[in-house]
Formats: sequence, structure tokens, C-alpha cells
Amino acid sequence: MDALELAQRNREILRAIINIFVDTGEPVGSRTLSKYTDIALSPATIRNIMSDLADAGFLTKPHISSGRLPTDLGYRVFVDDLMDSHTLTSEEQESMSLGASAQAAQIEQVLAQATRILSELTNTAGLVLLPAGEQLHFKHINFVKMSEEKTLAVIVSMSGVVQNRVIPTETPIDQEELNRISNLLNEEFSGLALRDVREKIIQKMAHAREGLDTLYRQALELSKEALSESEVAQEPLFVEGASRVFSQPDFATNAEKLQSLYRTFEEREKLVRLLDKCLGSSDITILIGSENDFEEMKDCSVVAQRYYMDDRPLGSIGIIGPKRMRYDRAVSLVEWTADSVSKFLSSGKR
Amino acid sequence: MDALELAQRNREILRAIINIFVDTGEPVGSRTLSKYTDIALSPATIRNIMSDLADAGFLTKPHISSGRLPTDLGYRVFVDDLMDSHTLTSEEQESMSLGASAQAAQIEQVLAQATRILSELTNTAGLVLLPAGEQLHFKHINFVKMSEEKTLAVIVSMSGVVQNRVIPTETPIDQEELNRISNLLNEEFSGLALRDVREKIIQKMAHAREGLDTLYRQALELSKEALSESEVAQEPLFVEGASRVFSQPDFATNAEKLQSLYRTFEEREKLVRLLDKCLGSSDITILIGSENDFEEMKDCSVVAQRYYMDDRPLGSIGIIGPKRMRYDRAVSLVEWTADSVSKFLSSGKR
DNA sequence: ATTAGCACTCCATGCGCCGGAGTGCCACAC
DNA sequence: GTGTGGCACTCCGGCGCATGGAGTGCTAAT
Repeated sequence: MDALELAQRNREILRAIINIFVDTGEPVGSRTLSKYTDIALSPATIRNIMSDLADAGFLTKPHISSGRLPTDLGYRVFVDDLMDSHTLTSEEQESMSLGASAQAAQIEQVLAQATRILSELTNTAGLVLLPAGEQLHFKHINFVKMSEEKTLAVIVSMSGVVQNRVIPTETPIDQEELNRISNLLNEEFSGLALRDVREKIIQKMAHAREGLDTLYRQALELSKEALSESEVAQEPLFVEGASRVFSQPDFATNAEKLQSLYRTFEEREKLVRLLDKCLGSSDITILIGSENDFEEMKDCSVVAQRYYMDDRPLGSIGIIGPKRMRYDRAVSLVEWTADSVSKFLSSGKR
Repeated sequence: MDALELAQRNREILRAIINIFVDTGEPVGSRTLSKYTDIALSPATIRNIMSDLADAGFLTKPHISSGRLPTDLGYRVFVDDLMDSHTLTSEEQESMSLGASAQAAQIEQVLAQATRILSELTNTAGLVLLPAGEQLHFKHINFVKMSEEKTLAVIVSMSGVVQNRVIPTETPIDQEELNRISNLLNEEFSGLALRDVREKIIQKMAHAREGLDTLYRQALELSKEALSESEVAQEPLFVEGASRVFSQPDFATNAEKLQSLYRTFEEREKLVRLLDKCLGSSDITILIGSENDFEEMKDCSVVAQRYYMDDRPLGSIGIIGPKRMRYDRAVSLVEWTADSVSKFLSSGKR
């Protein structure tokens, strides 16, 4: 029998073991299994099967004479093949309704709220990657003279994300002129992807070096600076409820791991990378344990999904929690959240 | 002998005990004290003095037969009267130089960087309260039409803080008109404190209900919404290096306390309140243990100081760490940081 | 007033013991 | 050959106990 096409019975047992382990956190023994499930087999038989499953790499045991628990691979086949799909209670669905209060809110606040709720419902850390870089489309730009040497650029994207950047200016430009420049740019670039705007600007600047009037050249100069890719000011990620992960019994014991986990959450950079990976796939992404490539998160899993504005993917939203989690619930809730957010952001406005 | 005017010798011993305890984290015994300090007294004598200091409320002991450690009150007299002032190394001073790279940065980034460095140098959590509310002065406002029902207001303050807010609009206003409104407001209100702007608007609206032309009335209407106090969108606080606090040996053992500490740092609201309290005093503020009124932070101390822009206090910057900290260093570093930031923000621009 | 000495307390550590849970394997039954 | 009962073995975790070290408080002597 091939490892991947397990006999139905073996699959059943693997499923039961994972369900119990997720519930209790204790390694599962053969007696427990024969007693507390409807599997009509003796412990001895179950032991044999468990041994097979262990040989196939789906189960492991912390000590030579203890019960079994799933490996990353075990979890993987579980989520891929064995998992029941979880249906959300109507309460759960309702608590995610981004109604009323969100109506007059900025996109950031809506996303933050959705993430907070997601974190609460799953008892894990909620994450959301904000629209940035490639995903942004130009809506409006505005320059404010802060001092003789500094100009502030405020860029509003179609999705409602606002970015600011300070631009050092060698020759002072007065506010009047800045206003005219803003108008010029707003007419010309409205609706384009930021990257296209960048390209266009560079093209124009290269194309007609002198032919343009000074105002227009200044406009290009400024906007090039304002839109430069490097060093985005905004933090592109919100994290909500990280403490929920820290206090999971799976971690709370191990001070070492705990610390590197803190730091990972604090630096955020690795979290960004994980969510960014999810942004690449239209399906829900599940990364189990070492499947995310960060050593210090090898006991964590990520479940994340893209959200959209009018069918254009903007960013991703999801959770990170202990490997031992209710994947069925997590998947449903993340999907539901991403859906709710997408609906909210898209034209119908719910 | 009054408790508050201790004999010089007793003060010396209290100082020594606190210094040693801060160093080692272990309760200090009489033998240690007579051995490792230049106090020329026998352990027995020291025991008597320690007993006096304990009676006066400056020392306590975790167990009946263990060494002594300072109470909150003990720390208090220490920082008020006994502490040597710490002089920063030139390295420390230099690492806080907010030079070059910060030149083209927004105020938020400068503050964040200063806080990060402060956190590193003190090995505690760095906090900074951003300018908000009362502290902000109107520089520039700008409206962007997001959709038929939503207008985005972008408010830039003199200090360079940018705030956004979404305003629901019942009757759509087109961008042209919004631009004119922006210009109107910018001319009228430039330089005023936001609160004064608010007041002025309300006055004007009450004063001449009908006499005004529609554009002007719309302008007032919109700006009133945009400047409304309630629910500031921005998070008014940055926290850097919170993990440094979590991993202090003083906490790492106690899972209970640790958890409520996580949450406190995550909610941030209490931290905001603490820093806000510091904003009220021109002196450096030190809150030891229960002196901050939050149960879950009774093992933490706060050291914070205001920072200024051109002699106007904008916000406060400081640290929060375990009660058992090097107060002398903390004070010097916080003062130095607040100073550096103030200098940076003020007219000379360093 | 200071100090030496002594009895006492308390904590942390190490050790041995034991019970419980579980495995692996062997031999037996169907 | 597939499933099962039985048995020996392993390992963890909790408990009791002894021990040593650090430190105090008190008393009596200087």
C-alpha cells in the first residue's frame, strides 16, 4: 500500500488522532483511541496501524513510550484530505459584519477591525497586509510646503490608502506653485497603477529633457521623488492579538522559543513575507510548521487569503497560531473574513 | 531619628543594597553587603540597620529568612536622593544622533527611530507619544473625493503630522469644488491651534447661519467634520522593543503576570495614559511600581520626558521596564533622547 | 554602640520511589 | 493472514525526604 493512498481505515485513524490531539494537546494513545472514538478495533490493532502511520511519516512521538502526535506532514494530509469543512455559526458570521460604524471609516480601520475580530474568534494572532506597492492605483497627490528645504507629498490611492513622504527641495517652491503642480499631476495620472505612473514619469523625463516648461518639469521631478519605491514609510502590516499566540500552552512553557517569537512578531518583517507569499495565490494558503521557512515559527501555522477590491487583489488577511489549531474553523473564518472585507471594499459597498 | 532624614550611614546602606539588587536581582544579605562594599561594619550591625530600614518601609524581604530588597518607597528615595547621576558615554550620545538619514524623514519616523535606539540602549521598551489633539497646529487641509458618498480629509499639522479622516457626504461635491474649499480653509486657518480652528468654525457657523455663500458654508461643514475631536484615526503611540520587557528575568518566570503584561502592551491604552501623564510635567517623570495606577504594571517603572518643537511641548518620550532597572542610566538616556528630538524638531534643525 | 555566636527558618537541589500511560512484540485465535 | 490478548519494558511526573547553603533575629559579651 502506498503511503499516499492510505486505506480508508488508516485515514480514519489519522483523522481521529489529529482531532483528539488538537483538542487536548496530549499525545494520543491507542487505548484512548479505541475507547473514545467509534473505531471498532482493539488497542493492539490500532497500535499496529499507528506504527504504520508513523513509518509513513504522519505521526511521531515525543518519547519512546508515549502516545502519538501528528507531524507537519500529518497535518498536511489532514488539511488536504481528511478535514471536515466547518460551517460557521450565524453568530460568527454576524460578528464579522463590518456594518454601520465602518461606513465612515478608512480602509485601514476596516481592515484592522476585521483582523481584530478574526483574532478573537480564532484565538490566534490576526494579520493583515495592507495594499502597497504594486497594488496601489493613483488617485490624488498633494504637496505641502513644510519649510524652505522640505516638501511633504501626500498620495491618496484609489483604495483609500494615504501615504506621505518628505521630499528635500534644494530650491524652495511656494505653496501656490505646489498646488498647480498637484493639479497637473492629478489630471494626468488619475487611475493608473502607481508603477505605471512611475514609468511614465521616467519616460517623460528622459524623452523631452528641455522641451518642457519649468512648472511641468518641477512637477515630474517632485512626483518622481514622491513615488519612489524605496523605503515605504507606512508599516504595511497590522497585527492584532499577538498575545493570544504567546499565551498558548504550546509555547508558554518554553521561554527560549517564546522570546524569539516575540521578536519575530515585533520585527514584523518575516510576517510580511509570509503574507506576501499568500498574496501570490488565489486559493487560501495554509502553511504548517516548517512549511513556513522560519525556524522560530516552526511550531506555528499560517492561514491566509487574499482580499479584493472589485476583483483586483489588494492584500491578504489571515492568522498565525500554534500548529495545533482547529484548521477547519481557521479556514472557514479566514475565508469568511476575506470575503466580507472584499465585499465591503468593492463597488456595491455591501 | 525620623524616617525621612536617615542618618548618612543608613542612606549609604540603602543605596548599596539597591545598587546590588539592581545588579544581581537577588535579595541582598548582610554578609554580602559587608563583604562586597566598602562599608566598614560587621554583618550583625548591618542587620540591625537593615531591620530599621525595613521598619521604615524602604526594604522588604520575600521570605522570612532571606535577604532584603527595596520596596517602591525604597526606590523612590533612591531616585530622589541617593542616586548618582549617570554620565553618558560618547558612544551613547552618538548613537542617538538623528543625523543624515533623518533629514528627509517625517516626524513619525524620527520619533520611531529615537525610540528604537532608546529601547536598545536601556534594554527596556521604548515609548513615544505622538503629537495629537491639543498639541497640533493647523498647517494645511486637503479634501479628496473618494466616491459619491465619501470624502477624504487630509490634515497636515505644523509639526508634520498627517491625519486622515473619511467624511460621509450626503450630497456629492466634485473635486474642483473641494479644491476651492481647501484653499479657502488653508488661507484662513494657517498656524492656528487645531482646537482654536474648531472653535472658530463653530462660532462662524452659529454666528451667520444664512449670510454665507454656499461654498463657504460647505467648507465650514466639511472642516468641522474633518477636525472633530472624536475617535482620532491615528494610533497616538509608538512602542518599540516591548519584547525586551517580556524577557526580563523578573517576569519571564511568572506566566500569569506576563500575560496581562502582553495585553497591556497590546491594547496600548494604558500606556498612552501613562505617557499622557508625563506630558503634564516639564520635569522628567519617574513612576515606580505601583505609582503607576495599573495593577498589571506594578512591577514596572516608567521614565519619560516631554519633547518640544520650538519650546512648545508636543508629546512625550520614554521607557517602560522592570522596576529593577538602572534608574540613573534610564534618566540620563531619556533626557538625552528628549533633548535630541527636541533639538531636531526645533527651528535650527540641528 | 558594636560584634560574635548560635539557633532557627526557608529555599533549592538531588535522589529514590512509585504509579500511570503507553508501546512493541509475541503468540494465539479465527 | 488479520486481529487480538497478554506481557515486559520504557518513560514521565509527582511525592517524600534529606541535605546544604544563605540569611535572619536574638542574646550576651566587648
